[in-house]
Amino acid sequence: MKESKTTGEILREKREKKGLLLRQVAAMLDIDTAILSKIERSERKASKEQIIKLAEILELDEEDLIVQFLSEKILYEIKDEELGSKALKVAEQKMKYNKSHKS
Amino acid sequence: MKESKTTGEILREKREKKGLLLRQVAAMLDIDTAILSKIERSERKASKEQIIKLAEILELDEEDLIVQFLSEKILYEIKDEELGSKALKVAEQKMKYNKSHKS
DNA sequence: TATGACTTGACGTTATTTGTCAAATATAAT
DNA sequence: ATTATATTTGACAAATAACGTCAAGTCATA
Repeated sequence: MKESKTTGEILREKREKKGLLLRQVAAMLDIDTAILSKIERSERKASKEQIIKLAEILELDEEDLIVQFLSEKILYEIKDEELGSKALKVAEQKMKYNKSHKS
Repeated sequence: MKESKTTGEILREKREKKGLLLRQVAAMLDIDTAILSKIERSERKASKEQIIKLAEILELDEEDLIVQFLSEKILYEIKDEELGSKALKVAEQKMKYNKSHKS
């Protein structure tokens, strides 16, 4: 399987590759540098709006970044749960079921 | 696929089958009747502790009920997301990856 | 040491969650 | 119909978590 990067790592790598400073990107997002720093180190979660802006600013594929972001959000919900893996599978089944039943 | 009941429906059906009143079960959970009513109608989410207590009170399999509860929590996170299905799959992959790498 | 980039933690504000309460609405028996 | 009991509804309050600012701290480098 391909390596597994956090959203924060993806953001930091791409920002550095583009030679942008935390300060600059944070300004574009209209938040304090401290928050962006924390987002990149996975100490805080970005909001969906921030993710979308970041994809644009850093020229990352928006869909990929959102999927990445959402999957992290999902895993966060079950991070301390023994039954997390089972719950994920059941969630997928329900998702399929609902799709096919247009509920 | 087998039918898909909500946690609330499961709780209500079993409570009624046992002939218990909202008032009685709510008292055992130490919450107001109104909340339990809302939980059973999926208007509010139960807490994990409440789910565990409910499994005991209603003699439901605890593991099944927790899985049910967690999967609902997961789906709640992505309910308005177009990319929810993709995110779920990615979350599962990451889960597997992390397991095999004992992170 | 001086400067610029980033990090850390204390703090306040806002949003969300979780609960209470009382009134409204069933449901059923007298 | 009236009474009694069960459930539902929505307005509100309290507790908790999320989100942000700020200032002081660290780290690297000139």
